[in-house]
Amino acid sequence: MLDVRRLRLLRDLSRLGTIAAVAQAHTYTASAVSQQLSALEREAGRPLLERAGRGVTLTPAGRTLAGHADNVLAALEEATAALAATAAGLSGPVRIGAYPTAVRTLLPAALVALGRDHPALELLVSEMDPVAVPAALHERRLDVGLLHDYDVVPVRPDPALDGVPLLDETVYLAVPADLPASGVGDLPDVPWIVGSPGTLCHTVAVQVCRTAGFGPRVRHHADDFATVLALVGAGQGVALVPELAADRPPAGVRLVPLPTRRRTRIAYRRGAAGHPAVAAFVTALRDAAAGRGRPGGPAPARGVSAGRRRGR
Amino acid sequence: MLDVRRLRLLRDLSRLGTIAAVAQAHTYTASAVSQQLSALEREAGRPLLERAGRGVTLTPAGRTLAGHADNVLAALEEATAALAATAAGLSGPVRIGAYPTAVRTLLPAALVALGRDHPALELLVSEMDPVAVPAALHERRLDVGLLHDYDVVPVRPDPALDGVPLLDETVYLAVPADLPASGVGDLPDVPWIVGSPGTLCHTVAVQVCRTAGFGPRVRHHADDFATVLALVGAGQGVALVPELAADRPPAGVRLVPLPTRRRTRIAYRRGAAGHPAVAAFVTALRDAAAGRGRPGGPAPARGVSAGRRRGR
DNA sequence: GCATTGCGTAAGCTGCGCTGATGCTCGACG
DNA sequence: CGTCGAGCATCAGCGCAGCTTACGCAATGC
Repeated sequence: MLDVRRLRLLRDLSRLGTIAAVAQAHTYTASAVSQQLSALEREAGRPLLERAGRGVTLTPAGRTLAGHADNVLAALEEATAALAATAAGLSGPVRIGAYPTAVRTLLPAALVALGRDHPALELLVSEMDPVAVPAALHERRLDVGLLHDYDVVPVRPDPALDGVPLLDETVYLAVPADLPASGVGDLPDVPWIVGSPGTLCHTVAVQVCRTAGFGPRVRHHADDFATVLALVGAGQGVALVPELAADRPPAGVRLVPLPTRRRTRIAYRRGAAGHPAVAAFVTALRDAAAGRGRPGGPAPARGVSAGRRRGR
Repeated sequence: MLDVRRLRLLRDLSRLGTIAAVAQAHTYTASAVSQQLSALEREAGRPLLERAGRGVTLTPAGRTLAGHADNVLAALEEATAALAATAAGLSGPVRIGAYPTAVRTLLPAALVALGRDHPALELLVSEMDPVAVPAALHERRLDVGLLHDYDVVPVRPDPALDGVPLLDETVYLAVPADLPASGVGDLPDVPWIVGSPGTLCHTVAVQVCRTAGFGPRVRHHADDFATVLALVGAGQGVALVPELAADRPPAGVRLVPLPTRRRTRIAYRRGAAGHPAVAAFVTALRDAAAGRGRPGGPAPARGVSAGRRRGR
């Protein structure tokens, strides 16, 4: 019988690409990971990875097995969810990762409602950029997290994660009120205020400008949208601001709706949809988001719409 | 993350009932199993079993977890099946468990066909009573096996096993030619020839007589149907004989068809339907059985009709 | 050219998980 | 009612799986 811990390493290798990265994610040494993967190859009876330059690549058999490892881990996740569902009430820690704007706007109401209905729940919120959420979910530092899905930045869905839509927002171009502009293309030489390099906001801003035919002239880096809007109001440049953060723009800022949309999803490890605490959080947050933006879709029956996907 | 080896122990405990039996099935000591199950309880964070008299019983949480353990193990089985499917041709051992009559009648043709089409396959047949097949599949001493499903002997389906129908046979009452009888009820005081105690044949014969209103007067025990028919021909008594074994009854034997039917299934561990060697065996055996008895049902697309069942 | 990154192997150590021994409780049986 | 055996839990002890550290090698970047 294949060892599940080793399958998990293989799965993470297929996600992260290098043995060193897998080792870091598991707080192991690279040597340990290498040894365990060798042992997995012995169990499998055929090579699963091969050296490619400095690193390694998965063989077709390795990719197949990594895909099925997701199914096994999802089944394990379902088992723990079912186990938690046998408890009398909801209790224990729920680690939540969300981007700052959501923490400010959506989460408070949801946390209040959850704390009222399930006082034994221990709700732990971590502000973090959406790009960091998948890794944190994989490494079990989070139980649920908020992800963004911009149509301008294609993300291939992670087969180990699952989720439900939360928001579908308009993205605005925030410009100083005296600046005439009806779209991104009108402002090829204007200074931009974008997120810190590496954040999703940064990537999106650059990508939106690229598709408009220019690279943005970046003047300021700021991740908090209140700050961003203040800078725009001060005539320091233009910026992209999602609907959720553009609630009450300061004086001197004009918001131009763009065709680009920002979709937010609540994500969790595949198989965790049936976990009562996760399900409770999902409904609470969707309730809190009702009315804000467009609802992202119908509320799913608990743990049903999130069916287990099959391996390749 | 729950330990899968421990989940397997829990699953086997729910199947076998006692820790001692689980230990025997795994060739462990009872002490080891007890310790591992305690560790699983620590992982689960709640009691999974409780002492009941001399033995133990699963708590509701334990039963839930045992049910999901089946899903996890099935996903693992699918992974190994997918891994085997990446190999170039079919090879390796296939351990087959079948009842004697099938070994004599159905298997030879299937083995010849498989050996011809896949010479690298190592086909290992073990004659065994159907009642022993589920345990042998669980303990990985077999890869596929033949099961019986008499309508008079209810068997609850094993959630860890899967399978496809193979045969649907008439069961005959074999009587000496000079004995007038049109059914079991006509012969309350006649001596019977039945299988050895503990075999399914024995159970079925006793049960058929019970429903006819009497306990059979057992004179002989014989498991080979050729022997049984010879004894009947010698006027030693009557017996139940399935269609497959009643091909050419010896002189002096009359076969009275009964309403009872015997259904044969090809069984394997859940998740193994996609294993290429298992799938090849299934098709080969169904081909060999075509025409014999009634076909048990439509041939399923490989590994599809045998979908994964969900936990409770 | 050298430094860096990534992987594999060898050696050593630690703790998990097994066995064996012991004691307990419960049920069967005379 | 006392005895025996079955079944389970706990403890001590030990071996090995699996980790870390150290080292060597190949490929890449400057």
